Amino acid sequence: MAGKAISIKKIAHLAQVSHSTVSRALRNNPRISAETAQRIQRIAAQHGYHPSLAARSLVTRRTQTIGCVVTSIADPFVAGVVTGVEEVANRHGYSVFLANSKGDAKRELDVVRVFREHRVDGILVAASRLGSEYVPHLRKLQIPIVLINNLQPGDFINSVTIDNLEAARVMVRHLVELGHREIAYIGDESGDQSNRERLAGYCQTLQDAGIAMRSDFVVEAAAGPEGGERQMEHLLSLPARPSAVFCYDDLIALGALKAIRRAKLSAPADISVVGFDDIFVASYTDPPLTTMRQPMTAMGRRAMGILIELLSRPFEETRTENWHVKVSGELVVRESTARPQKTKENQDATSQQPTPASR
Amino acid sequence: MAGKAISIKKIAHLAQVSHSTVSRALRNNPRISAETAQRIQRIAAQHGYHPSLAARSLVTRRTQTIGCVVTSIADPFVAGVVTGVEEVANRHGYSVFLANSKGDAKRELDVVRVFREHRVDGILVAASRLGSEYVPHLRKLQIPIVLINNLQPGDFINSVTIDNLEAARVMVRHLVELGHREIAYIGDESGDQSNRERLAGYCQTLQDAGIAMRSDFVVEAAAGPEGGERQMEHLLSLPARPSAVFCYDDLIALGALKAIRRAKLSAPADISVVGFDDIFVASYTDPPLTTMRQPMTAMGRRAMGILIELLSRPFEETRTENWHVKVSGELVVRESTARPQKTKENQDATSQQPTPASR
DNA sequence: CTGAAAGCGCTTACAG
DNA sequence: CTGAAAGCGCTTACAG
Repeated sequence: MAGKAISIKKIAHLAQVSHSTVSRALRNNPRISAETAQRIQRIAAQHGYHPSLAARSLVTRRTQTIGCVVTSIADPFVAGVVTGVEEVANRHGYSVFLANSKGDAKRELDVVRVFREHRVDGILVAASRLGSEYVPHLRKLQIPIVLINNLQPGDFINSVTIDNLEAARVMVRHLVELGHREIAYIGDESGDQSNRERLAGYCQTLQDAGIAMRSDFVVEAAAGPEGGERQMEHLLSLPARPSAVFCYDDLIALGALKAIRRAKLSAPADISVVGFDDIFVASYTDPPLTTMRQPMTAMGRRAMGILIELLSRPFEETRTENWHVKVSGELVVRESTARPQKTKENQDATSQQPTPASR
Repeated sequence: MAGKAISIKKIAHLAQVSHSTVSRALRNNPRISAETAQRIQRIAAQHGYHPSLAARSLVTRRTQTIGCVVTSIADPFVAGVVTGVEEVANRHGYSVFLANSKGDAKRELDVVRVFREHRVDGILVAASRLGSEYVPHLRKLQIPIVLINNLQPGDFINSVTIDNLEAARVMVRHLVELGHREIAYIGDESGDQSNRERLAGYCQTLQDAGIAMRSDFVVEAAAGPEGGERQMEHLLSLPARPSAVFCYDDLIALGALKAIRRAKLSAPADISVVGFDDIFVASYTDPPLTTMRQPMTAMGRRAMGILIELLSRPFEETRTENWHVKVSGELVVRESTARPQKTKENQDATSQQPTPASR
């Protein structure tokens, strides 16, 4: 800030009034005469006066800031959410501190400390994954918290999520209806609650379809495309490989598609792949990805909206009332899914060329 | 902050010392006896004391915050940069306010105002584009500013960029060397300086190769894949369409690829496409994209590093010394580029199937 | 309608 | 080594 900023005191001096009057005039306090107010405002504008939010926050006990913690800003799901958060925050006069926890426990504690020292009014956790030990630390701050894409029980904890279980059922049912019976799940090893729910949806759907679960078809990947690539390689190396794969998210699906290409196989001819999220690239992959669309930006907006609502009321009143908002997703069928191959012995990994999707 | 936080005064009371002593003990001032310091620190820890940065900043005139303004957080280039920024900021005890200007003039002024009111110590502009009228507003804050991917002359303005002109030359030369002569450029209508430089590199390279510039081959797209899609459609509708396209960035290239597919044409068989940035999806597109890799996260780190350096010295001393750091990119050849087709009359938009890339 | 006073939570000369 | 005082830039009862 370079010590340049002008203060209320200076304006008071210039306007020949007390600094209390300046403060009131600037905040449009009705007790100040219109002309005095105008005069002061003009002077303030002329001299480029801008109130110090820090000074104000000391007395109002509100900083008009919120902390937004993400596990990776480079994750398009997260970026979509943060866009919505920022939009609503801004519209309501809040600024957002962005912190990247990277899922690293030490870093997470650091984030908590910094948010505390900055006295943020509330916290938003926009993570596609979330260390489960993390939330208790956040809770100590005794301010409202809204989780996006994960939920946890307890005071101050609110959430905005898609119905992960139902959404997973839709995805797996899509595969079953195409005729697949060898369906694998590539989960996210740090996906926490959302991963468990998607897994549960997968299991239930197989069960409903009378398909026996195979434990070797359920794997967990590290976050991001590379993780998906590794686990897909593993699945492809199985004696009897799956004919379809449900991925925890689009990033993992991207990696899976790459592994399939690398093995000289083709999606969906040899193996169908579905993702989750519908990040913007899902329609640009090779092949375009069938996925579950999450309204990411809307989720961010909604989460920030809840926070604002919570912040408008006395904290004690809101601490035990937990919001758990479910938004709905949408199956987007593109070209990474098709009926399974008829001939079981086509699995020669070198010769054949991709056949076009059956669509 | 819910008014819960404990203050130095409370600790002073508990420790039976003055609050000045507490302040010193907590900051490890050597003038405080080791045992008093320890005792106070223990008490502070027990009671979960955390200093108020707002209060501290009032006297130190440093907020330990920086403002980071982006045009779109959903742009993977920006996300990569912000990741690096956050990392270094955090390591040096700075917190980052994220603001999304959306390239909207009104919103930009708002961002300036908010940063000013929060008395941020410095500003980072991580934009793939930047309204050119914007920087002068920022400059009024009289704090160091570092631009990423754009540069502007003037006090307090520093930058970290790739050498756009040279990088553009590399990309276009790659196309020329493959044998292309009908090369188009899809620029970014709000790309400002970086767009102008890439365009200049394009022009120079054509000239060096003795290829006449065709003004109908130079178009400007709105940011993002949709913009690229529109402009590619336009180029494809030309009586004589180009055989290769250089895109301002990967996002535009993504849209271009989609338009090509939609026209039942194929890249690179019918038309070669190159992007810029090497965002993580570039290797997952259909076909995988040939592009210019920018070290996005490293650029973010570097920019924040410069800001920290600048903030460590008296402002007056740094105000006229401008850093303009160039980082180098790298041509990444994937599968979206190939030699042009021999037969000029293969342009029938319906019949033919893609032929594999000549690679 | 306006002002003087107190206070928010800190840091830092200035004394002792 | 420790404390009392002043001050950072605000807001807000309390007086008048």
